[in-house]
Amino acid sequence: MFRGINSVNLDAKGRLALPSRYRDHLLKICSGLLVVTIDINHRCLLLYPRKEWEQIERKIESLPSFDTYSGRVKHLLIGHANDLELDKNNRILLPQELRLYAGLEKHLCLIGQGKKLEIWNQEAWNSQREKWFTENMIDGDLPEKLKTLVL
Amino acid sequence: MFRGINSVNLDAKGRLALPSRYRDHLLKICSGLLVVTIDINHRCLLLYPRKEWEQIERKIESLPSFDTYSGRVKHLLIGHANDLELDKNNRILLPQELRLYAGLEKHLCLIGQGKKLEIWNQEAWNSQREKWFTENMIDGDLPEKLKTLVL
DNA sequence: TTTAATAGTGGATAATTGTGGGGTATTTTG
DNA sequence: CAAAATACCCCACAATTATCCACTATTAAA
Repeated sequence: MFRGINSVNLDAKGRLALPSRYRDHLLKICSGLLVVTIDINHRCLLLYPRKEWEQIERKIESLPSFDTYSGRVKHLLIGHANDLELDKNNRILLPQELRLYAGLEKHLCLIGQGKKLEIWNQEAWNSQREKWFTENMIDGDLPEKLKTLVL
Repeated sequence: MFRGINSVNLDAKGRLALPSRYRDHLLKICSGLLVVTIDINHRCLLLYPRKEWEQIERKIESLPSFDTYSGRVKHLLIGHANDLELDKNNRILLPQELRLYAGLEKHLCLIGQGKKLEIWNQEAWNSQREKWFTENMIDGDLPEKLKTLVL
């Protein structure tokens, strides 16, 4: 499970060193094989252990071919998914295409989100976070599961 | 499984070099034998490993003969299907007919979509993608499977 | 405080891949 | 049937990418 925030730097070649605490875990569960893709709802990237991703991919693939929205989700998620592998120094190389999409420059945030890690431009993350704090949730819009959630 | 985007160039002879990461996989599962046809929903081409295509073709063929849409799908998909083979440099030669249909010029995108690859004119892909990003999905129109998808 | 160990960063080299072109064969067209 | 256009196979160079190694900074330990 991935938890917590880390700020990390991209080097000049677009390489990103993962926090070392994730290292052993990743080697164990996926031999350092990963997949990045884009997040559809925010301008950030999602990083999955290969095996986790494959489960999700199977679900996405089985969506009906002639449904508009399903086609869109397929295109965006699978179409932007890239296989990655940890190098000897515990780094991954993010494809330029995806770096552009998420506006990644030097300073990034890694946000642990359970099965996956999110990769944000640091400033984008900060302002999104502020937004979430200031915007109120409207009761009527909450799905049942959330309404009944006990923290 | 095919994933991710690659931008590639058609050379002056209409040849397209496949990303090398697909090479071994293709040689293994279909000895470099492929099929291209057109996509009905978008102005792009679909590239299948021969064996995958044959399964799909069987499904298409079994569609009811007297249904208008089924007949159309048969005509378009099977009618435009072309056998291709990888050359020694991992390239394929796209039939002119199909190049015209998809408006392929020099700059293309290859979009991995699971069992198949899509071949787009680069600009066409970019604008389609932008459209997908900016248009919102309407909650009521989502199919059940998509509503419950957990990423 | 000094030393050791680990993590983070940058860069050089080697290997691979993309690209163009030459020459021959084959098909199409006038 | 001739001539042109297209397809096919091969090789070679150029550019990019991956791999490896070395240095620096930071943290932990003695």
